[in-house]
Amino acid sequence: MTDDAPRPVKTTKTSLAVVRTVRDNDGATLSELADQLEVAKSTIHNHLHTLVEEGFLVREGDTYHVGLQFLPFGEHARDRNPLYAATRRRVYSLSEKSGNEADFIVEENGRAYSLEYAIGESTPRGLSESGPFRAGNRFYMHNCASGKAILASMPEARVREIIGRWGLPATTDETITDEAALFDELEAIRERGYATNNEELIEGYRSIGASITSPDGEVVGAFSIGGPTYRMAVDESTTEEIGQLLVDEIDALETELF
Amino acid sequence: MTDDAPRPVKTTKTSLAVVRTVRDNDGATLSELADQLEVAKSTIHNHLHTLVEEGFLVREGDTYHVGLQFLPFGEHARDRNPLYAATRRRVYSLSEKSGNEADFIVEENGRAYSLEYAIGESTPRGLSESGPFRAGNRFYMHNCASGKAILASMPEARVREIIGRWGLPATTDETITDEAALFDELEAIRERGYATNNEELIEGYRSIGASITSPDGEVVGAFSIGGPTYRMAVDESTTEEIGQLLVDEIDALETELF
DNA sequence: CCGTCTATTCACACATTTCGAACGTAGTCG
DNA sequence: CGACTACGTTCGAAATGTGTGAATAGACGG
Repeated sequence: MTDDAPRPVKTTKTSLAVVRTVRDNDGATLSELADQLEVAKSTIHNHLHTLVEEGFLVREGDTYHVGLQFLPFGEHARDRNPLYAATRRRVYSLSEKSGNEADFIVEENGRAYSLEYAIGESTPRGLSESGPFRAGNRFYMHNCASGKAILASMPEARVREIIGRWGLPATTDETITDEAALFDELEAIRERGYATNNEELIEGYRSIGASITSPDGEVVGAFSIGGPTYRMAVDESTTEEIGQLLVDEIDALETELF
Repeated sequence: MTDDAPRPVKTTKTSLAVVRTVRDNDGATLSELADQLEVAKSTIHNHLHTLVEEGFLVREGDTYHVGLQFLPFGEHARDRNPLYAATRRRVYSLSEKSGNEADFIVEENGRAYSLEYAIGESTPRGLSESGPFRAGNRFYMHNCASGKAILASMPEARVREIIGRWGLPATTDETITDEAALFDELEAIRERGYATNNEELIEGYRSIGASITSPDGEVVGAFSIGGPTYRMAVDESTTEEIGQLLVDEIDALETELF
């Protein structure tokens, strides 16, 4: 992560760091924040009060939590995506058909965001806390199936821009960290029609993703299906079957929309 | 809205004002923001770059939009609510049974937030852009049915705290702006078991809400059903019918949970 | 009742943000 | 075709406002 803001606003960054830390800790006290962020308690104190006043944090006793004020902004950002409404039901459908987790991913600013996520039959988002996935989550592009599928459908210049901006950080031993290896992989994805992720994001998790492109050839998102390794067999036929499921769903979507 | 932050962080407030303005305008350019917020363009410029770098804004050409980075925080805040998972399906159910809009509302920091919203049969959140409602929206407590239902179930001291903090701003001619009148209304709600909102929030919109309380008597949220005046008859029997629908659903919920 | 946690307040000092003017770059109209 | 306007961007200079650390206040438990 390279910072390129011209004359950046350090104070705002501090405030955002506070909020991020509160979320990462799932609630934090003033002292905890001062410790972790290594700034004076009085500084944290001021930021906390300001953020509470604005509704972006809530105070419960002496513990601060992420405030619901994020929700209208998050929903606004999500609803802005023209595909969100049309893809939602298909995410549920993919999850049911495959018996695994499914999600709809879009790229923004070189990162992959999950706009909708479903697991199992009638168990939509929020009901299961298992796994690292959940609507709204943000991933790197290079170590998740959807992200790689999207990269594979992008002009090379854009891919270079993204990996220049965010690098290729490893989260497991399997993560692709070499630029040349990544480009080889993207080529393979283009030939195959879908991308795979074998424990490249987290150990014990495997997934398959395929990208959605608009009529003018621009990639606009991706679906992926994934689950624990014991449920997602690694053999060729299972992979092909799920890959085909995705490709079919995307064909249907593209027919519906375009 | 009174500000009570001790030594507030003005820079953070400016950044947040930028984001808020971007959302209100549904996208804004640097110059527009400088105009509306009355600060120097160079200042806005710095804030914009910082916020983009952090993912809370996205740049599309020269227009800035709310970024998807809000989503993980919003979802986190929502998922923290212990009732969210259990109430979701009931919101859809209420919408189907009534043929109107339904939502689940909680109070935070003296404001009412809609955690889930549904309209019509199989048309969950996001698919309909009609009306002012949408998951994540924030309201005042005194001019929406759910908010009044929640206030009616709160200790009086808490109610006074909230109206002291946020006042009783009017959004229509019907909005209750008098403190004594509000307390009379809350008393009536307690007797009736549910709250009504006859064009107090927006003209042409009517709704009915009832609060959910935990076994220890604390109010934890509210359901409401609403719609345009031409669909929501004002007569006593219709009102009573919908009120009963809400009360029954809440009984079932409380039995399920507690 | 004291010790040890919290959060909070305050005055000072310096770093940061803010400003405005000047620059670069499109795009448009005469 | 060239001047004009509108926009984003850069820069140095100035002062505002943020950050600090020590001192205060309150809560809790031994």
